[in-house]
Amino acid sequence: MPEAPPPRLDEIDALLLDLLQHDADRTLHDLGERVGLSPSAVQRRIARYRRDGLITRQVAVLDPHRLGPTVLATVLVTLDQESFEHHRAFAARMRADAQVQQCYRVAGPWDYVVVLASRSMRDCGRAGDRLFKADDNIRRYETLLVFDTVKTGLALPPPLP
Amino acid sequence: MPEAPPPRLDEIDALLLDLLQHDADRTLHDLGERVGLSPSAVQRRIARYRRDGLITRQVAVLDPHRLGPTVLATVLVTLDQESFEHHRAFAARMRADAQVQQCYRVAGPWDYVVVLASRSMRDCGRAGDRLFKADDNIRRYETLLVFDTVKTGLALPPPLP
DNA sequence: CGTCCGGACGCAATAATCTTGCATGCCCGA
DNA sequence: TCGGGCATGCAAGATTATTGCGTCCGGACG
Repeated sequence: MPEAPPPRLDEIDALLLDLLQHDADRTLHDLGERVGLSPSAVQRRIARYRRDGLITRQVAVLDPHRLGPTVLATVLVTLDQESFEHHRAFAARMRADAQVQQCYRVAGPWDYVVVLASRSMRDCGRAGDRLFKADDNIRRYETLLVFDTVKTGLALPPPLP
Repeated sequence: MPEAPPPRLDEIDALLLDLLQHDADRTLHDLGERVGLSPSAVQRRIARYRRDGLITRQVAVLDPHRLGPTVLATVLVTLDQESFEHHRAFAARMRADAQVQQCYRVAGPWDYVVVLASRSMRDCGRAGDRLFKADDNIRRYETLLVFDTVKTGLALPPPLP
């Protein structure tokens, strides 16, 4: 079991991680200046975050509407049969689909919240059909079309001290 | 008005952007090999994406549960007064709060979908109080606690050819 | 049909950044 | 008080990114 206890982080770690979560292509020199460390010390800390699996990857964030027409939607989904196997199959399908940006299994009357990214309204409808309508194990789903993205990102709040 | 028309992209651009969206710290050499270009050609394309605002930033993605105990939730929110000013104020508050990871304004009976990240269940409750309960312009909100993250990321599907 | 021009390319030199070996200093436990 | 482990800064050394230059298309125009 590779489930190591979360490594403990000092204040500099919190600072560094916060910086990296918002802008990961600063130089080690720049980062070092901001947190009061030398570039090599910063480099070693970051290497440790990677080893520990704390930083899983680094990604480029695109502006959806610069890429062309874009339609975002959040979809609330309730499965019919709740068996383990059905859940597994549903999750696998979400993971495999390029238009599914995020998918969370949630508590309450809805089973899943899905964030869908499409290139047109029509494309969005077809994604919904493909992902939810074609699946006869889905009891109900509701599509909430996104008018406006107020805030986006994957940043996590700093650990409680 | 800095709203230039979306620059047109060839197949190599689509490939590159897809690679960068999923793993942005490959070397130019590596990227070049995968798309069949020299490192410098890749570099110039990426520089152009940045200039055009297509790539807005590069971020490190953290594993929530490696950082310590983590509670995620999606919150559905309906405002009371729908005035422009009330919406602006709400949006500003979402953007300013570190525990709000994402916030979308949506169509339908709900006005907003909010993704909340907290360090404990208690913390989550307090965030909900702070963000939604203390605001007397919120008619109703519903918190969907996240059991499991099936898929995460901010990747967009490739443009239609 | 020929020429010109803009844009993208590869290569190679240069510049910037990252990585690592080493010696030092600090904190903690014996 | 005396180690041992660990993080640090500094200074090479290695990798990677950037840029200047000459070339090669492909379209516009004479």
